[in-house]
Amino acid sequence: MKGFYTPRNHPIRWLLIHWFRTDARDLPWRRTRDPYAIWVSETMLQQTRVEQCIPYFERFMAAFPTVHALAEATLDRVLKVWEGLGYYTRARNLHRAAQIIAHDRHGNFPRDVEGWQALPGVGRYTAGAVTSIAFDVCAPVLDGNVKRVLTRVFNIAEPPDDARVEQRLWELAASLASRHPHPGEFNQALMELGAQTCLPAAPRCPTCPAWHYCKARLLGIQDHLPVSKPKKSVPHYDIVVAAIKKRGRYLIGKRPLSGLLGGLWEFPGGKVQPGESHEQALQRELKEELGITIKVGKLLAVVNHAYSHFKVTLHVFQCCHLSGKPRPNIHTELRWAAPREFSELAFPKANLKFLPLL
DNA sequence: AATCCGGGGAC
DNA sequence: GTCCCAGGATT
Repeated sequence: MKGFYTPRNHPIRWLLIHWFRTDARDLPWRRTRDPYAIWVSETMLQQTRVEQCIPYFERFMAAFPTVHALAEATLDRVLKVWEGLGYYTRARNLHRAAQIIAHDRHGNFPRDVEGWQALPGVGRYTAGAVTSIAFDVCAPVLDGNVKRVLTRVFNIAEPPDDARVEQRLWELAASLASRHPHPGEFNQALMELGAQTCLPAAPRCPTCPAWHYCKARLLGIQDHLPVSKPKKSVPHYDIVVAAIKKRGRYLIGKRPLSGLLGGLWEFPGGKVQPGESHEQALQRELKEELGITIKVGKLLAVVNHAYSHFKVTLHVFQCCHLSGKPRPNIHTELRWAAPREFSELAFPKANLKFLPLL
C-alpha cells in the first residue's frame, strides 16, 4: 500500500542507505570524518560540481591541513588556492570562520546545527551536512539534488524555489532524517541519488532504488519535475582592459573584498558606454580608476566570459603610461607586477585567459 | 522576495 | 546557445 507511507517510516530511509553503500562514488572527503575536511568540502561544493571540486579539495587540504593552518594563513594565499573555483566570498568566509574556531573557540568545532550556522558562510544546508556527516546529528540537508529527488518521489508540482515549497521540502527532508540511525549516510545518499540517477534531464529510473516508491515515475511525469521558475535574461557588457607595460612590469589592482571577485587582482579597465569608442572608454576608465592618462596601443586579445548574472567581452589593449601617478580610487592596492609574479597572485578566470599573451 | 555572487560541463 | 550544480549573504 504505497500511499500509506509517511516520511518517518518511508522505505527509502533504508533503501537509499543500502544503495549508497554499494554504488556511491569514492570521493576524497568520504574517506574521513574530520569535521574540518568535511566542512571544507561542503563549502567548495556549494553550487559547484563534485568533479570540479576534487582537485581543489586535494590542494586546499595539502596547503591548509588543519583549521589552525587555515586560520594562520594569509587571505591572499587562501584566495590563490581558491583561484578559478568562483564565488570567492566562500574562501573569505571559510578563512574568517577558521579564525573564529581557532581563536575564539580554542580549536573546538561546534557540534550542533545552531553552532555551525552561526559561522560566516555556513547556512542551513552546510550546517546540516557537516553535523550529520561528522557527528551523526539527525539534521536534514536540502540542496539542488535533494529538491529534485523529493519533488519527484513525492510528486510536488510547484516550483521548489518558491519559499513555501522550499519550507515544505525542508520539513520533508527533516522527517526522513528524523531519528535515522545513519543520518549522514542517508543525507549523502539522497544527494548522490540526485547526482547519479535522478538526473535533471533523462533520469535513470530503471536503476533507481526508489523506483517502486517514486510518485512521479509511477505517473510517468518524472521528466516534467521539478518545475522551474522562468529565468531572467542576462545582460552583456563590452569591457576594455589595459595592459600597461613599463620596464617589463604591468600595472594591476586588487579588487575590494566585498562584491564581485572580491580580493582578486585584475588588470584595470571598465565598461564601454553607449556611443563610446574602445579607446575613449579605456582612457576615461583609467583616468577615473587610477588618475592617469595613457596611450592606447594595439589590441592584444578578445575574451568572452560568463558570470552568474551577466556576460562580458573583454577587449585587452597594450597601453603606455603617459602621465599621472597611479592612485587607487576603486582598488584597495596597486602594484607593478612582472609576468613571473603572476603565478603568486590570484586573478579572475577572465584575466587568466589572456595572461599567457603578456 | 529578489538580487548578487563564478566557473564549468552536459546537452 | 541553455541549464544547473552537495548555497549563502545582502538588501
